[in-house]
Amino acid sequence: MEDGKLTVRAVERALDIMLCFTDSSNLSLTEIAVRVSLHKSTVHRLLASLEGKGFVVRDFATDKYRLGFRIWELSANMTHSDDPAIILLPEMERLRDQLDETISLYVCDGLERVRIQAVESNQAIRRVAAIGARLPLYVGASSKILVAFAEPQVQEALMKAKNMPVGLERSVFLKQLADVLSQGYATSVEERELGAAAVAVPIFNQAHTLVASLAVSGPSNRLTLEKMKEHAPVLLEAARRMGKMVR
Amino acid sequence: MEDGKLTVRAVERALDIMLCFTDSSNLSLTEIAVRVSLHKSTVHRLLASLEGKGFVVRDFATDKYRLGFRIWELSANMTHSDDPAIILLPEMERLRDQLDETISLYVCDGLERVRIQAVESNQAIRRVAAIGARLPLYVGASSKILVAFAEPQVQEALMKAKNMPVGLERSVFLKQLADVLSQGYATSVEERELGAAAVAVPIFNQAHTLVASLAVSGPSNRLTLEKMKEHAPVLLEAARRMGKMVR
DNA sequence: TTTTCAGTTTCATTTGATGAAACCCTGTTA
DNA sequence: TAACAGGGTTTCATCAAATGAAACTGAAAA
Repeated sequence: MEDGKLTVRAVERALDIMLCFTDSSNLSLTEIAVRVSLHKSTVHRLLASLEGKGFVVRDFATDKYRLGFRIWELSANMTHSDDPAIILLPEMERLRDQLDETISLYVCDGLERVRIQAVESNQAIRRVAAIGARLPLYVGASSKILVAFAEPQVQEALMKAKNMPVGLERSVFLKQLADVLSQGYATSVEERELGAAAVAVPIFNQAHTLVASLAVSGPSNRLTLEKMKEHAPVLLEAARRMGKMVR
Repeated sequence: MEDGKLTVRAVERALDIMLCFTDSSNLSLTEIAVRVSLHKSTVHRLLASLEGKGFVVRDFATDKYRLGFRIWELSANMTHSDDPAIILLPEMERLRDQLDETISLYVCDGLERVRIQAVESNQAIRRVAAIGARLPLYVGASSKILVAFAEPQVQEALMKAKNMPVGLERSVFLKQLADVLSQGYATSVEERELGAAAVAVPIFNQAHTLVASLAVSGPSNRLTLEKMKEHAPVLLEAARRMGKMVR
């Protein structure tokens, strides 16, 4: 054994099988075997165990497997820590691995935004993001998201506030917000910090209220406008999935 | 091996551990070990595997385990068969085992109710309940539930219908419905069938609309009024949990 | 201080998980 | 029609890996 981790291999393999279903909801035995790099017979046995306990079920018609009612049952009984910073971390890590850029999560707090969670890219040149950092709500992609999709009273409070930067015209700001609303995501290039760019999207909960802003950020020479356009749909899809996890 | 089932013991044990959390959301290592009848060290290793994959997490303060975000994540991505008859079956089986009486699930269909799911008690004398049976909406505990908590238009349609039994005064029926609404559950003793009694409660989905009626039924000499009063809170709690599972 | 109790780690034992290969289907090609 | 292909299923010899007793740790209670 002696791998340092005191775990049970068979169990980890079974759990890996379950995790396959985050990508596609219906998988055949051999498809799963390929994904987890195990032999058919091994996967078959593990699936039999999962099926016996109701963690996966098989579609009689297609013989494909999908997640079982037990997952649903367990999740219904979960008193899930409703802290998005905890809930969304694994999704953010996945996104970071996919895009290989720093991923941040912001919420509004008064007339500022707070970075409540962040996972950094592994690249040598990367956006470094401190969790807990407080930033202004006037500049940056996430600011636009948090303001554009906010309740009207939040927007008004912000407009009334005195600390609006001198260079920023109210009308320009409003135009930016309108653009964000229409395209569904926001970008920023060297707005707040030299050499930095970002794309941000809103995360809505099941009740369709704004929960947070999810952003990918990196050096502006790597995170070009084209790259940002590419990333936007990925971010939006991730945000959609994350929205299901928070309330 | 030769037990007929081609399964992996370690995996089944790990899944049993997860199922412990349907009863209580926070459990210590030894509590779990007792529940699954395994040695501490075995449970510890299995939990380490589950924890490593995020299926359980431990509360730093209390050192107790609870279900992890992965469950939530998986369930969010599930395209769950929204058929209550399938979803709620395991909960119904659990309830049957707890109360040792027949459990039925009814939905309204027009001016009738349909038993869309049932699990029978194991006792020799028991309520036999055929799945798919259609019953009138005038008598029986589940009828009262399905009518009392229904949308107003359903109630009106029922009142207008001509096939109301002769012996049943409209005013009496209305009084019954009011009682059901006030106490939250309905009972019936030998209303529809001689020697049979039942308690029924409503199942509401997350949107607080009536989905089905959940009933426990048995011989009236065993399912006495006192027993029914005892069962009611159990049923209500079960229905509350079931409501989270359907939409 | 000692005791107790929960969690953790070690380790010898051997069970029981493993994967190659064979087998069984059902649908498809020759 | 037979041969083939491609999925799922079962068998089985092998030995890696899961097991549980016991020892260990550390913190809290007596």
